[in-house]
Amino acid sequence: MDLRDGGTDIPEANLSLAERLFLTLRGEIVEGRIPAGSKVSEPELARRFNASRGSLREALMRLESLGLLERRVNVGARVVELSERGLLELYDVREALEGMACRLAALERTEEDLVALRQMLSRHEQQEELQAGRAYFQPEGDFDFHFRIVQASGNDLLIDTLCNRLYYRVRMYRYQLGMASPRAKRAFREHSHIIEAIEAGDGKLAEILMRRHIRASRHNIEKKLR
Amino acid sequence: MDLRDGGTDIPEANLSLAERLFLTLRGEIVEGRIPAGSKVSEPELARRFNASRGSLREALMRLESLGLLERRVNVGARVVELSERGLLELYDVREALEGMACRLAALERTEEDLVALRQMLSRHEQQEELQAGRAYFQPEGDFDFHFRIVQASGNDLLIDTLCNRLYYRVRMYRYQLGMASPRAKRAFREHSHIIEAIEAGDGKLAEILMRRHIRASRHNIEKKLR
DNA sequence: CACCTTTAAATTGTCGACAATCTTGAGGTC
DNA sequence: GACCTCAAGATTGTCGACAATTTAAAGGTG
Repeated sequence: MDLRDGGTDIPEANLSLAERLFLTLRGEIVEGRIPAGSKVSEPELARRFNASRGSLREALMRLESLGLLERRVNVGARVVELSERGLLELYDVREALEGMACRLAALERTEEDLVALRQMLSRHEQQEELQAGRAYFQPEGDFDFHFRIVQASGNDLLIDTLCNRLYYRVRMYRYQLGMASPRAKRAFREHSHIIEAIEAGDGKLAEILMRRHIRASRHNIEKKLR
Repeated sequence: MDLRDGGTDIPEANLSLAERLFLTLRGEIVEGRIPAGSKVSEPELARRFNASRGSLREALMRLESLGLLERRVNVGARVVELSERGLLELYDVREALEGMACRLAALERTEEDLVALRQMLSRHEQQEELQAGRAYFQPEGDFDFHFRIVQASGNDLLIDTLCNRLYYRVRMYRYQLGMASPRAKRAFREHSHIIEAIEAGDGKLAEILMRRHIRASRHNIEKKLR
């Protein structure tokens, strides 16, 4: 693969080479093609993508700031290790941040936000009825839901922290520990109630429901892990 | 100034040059010596520190990932702009995250954490009595308080997000908009109550008190700003 | 005078090479 | 056999130079 001439499919052109490398590598790490905990060699990747080490280093540094890589001076970079503890920590942080996002969304949401949320919900409903018990609407559907609510909060710092930082770690855990939860039907009802609270402009309730939603998901994982 | 041979006072040696540049520049941005909103030129800074552009670029990218710099492809980097909106957004995120940190600290704190918190509190009490109404214990004292509670939460992701990411922005606002609040005496009482809740292991109360504490500070700022 | 075009200067992006540091494995010592 | 020493190899850190792009100013046109 050669990313130098925008000849690849995933990352659009007009970005810098370093940025395309960053996007490509991020995908491979999230999906586990570059395994968690493995060492990342600069010369090796540079050869693989026909890029210079400089551009590659820039990509690696962005991955580090995403929390997907750990770099140590004069030693090199490793893909972050996945652990039960790390996953649970992620849930606590999400509970706090998405709870706040939900409260703000209930207060700040525009009419377009509401339209989009309702459309998304009915789309998920159809999808869920179709797939009956198989409950595989989660991977994208659940993501959609949380993503859109955060966007509706209108707080750019919150949006950046969740959508550009934490969610890639969330996706990494989902891909690699395969968290296709069997909570689909129940999760859908919870989503539905949360959106109702946002429509009603009830920030306190919206926050409580979102926090409960995330905590239920966390408990579900905890049960599975033992 | 020449950072190449560790000859400077602030950043210790045995770090890479890029990291020393990062630490130095971070300080200058936080304290406003490099003004908010100003353009940052790579060749200029490289000359100033007798470093290559490569090492400097690495420092700039870390600053970008801290949210202190904004970089645009083929255009360059600017120091982030300070705005009323940005400050209020910061308070909302802190309310969510530090509230959670406080809850977790109440549940997870070690005996050493409690000793350190009590010591800190009595130190602040003495300091405050000394300085009577002048109320300047804030800049370091308030920082100490929030910092230590976050540490006691035991959640590494939370600690990293707050202490290595958001707090530099907080300090930047404090330095440059001079937020030496006149809430000193009241803030001290609030700190005291929060630590009591943590000692008692009452997570819910600790979270409520911390969120109220931060929101009060936010309201205080809002009042000042108009 | 406003506006577009063009050209030169400066800045950013990318690269390959050299120096400093770490890792690995062989060999020796107790 | 366990442990230390010390080289060879590989990897990371740093640098200066060239190419691509943007910015600015100069000049022309309506």
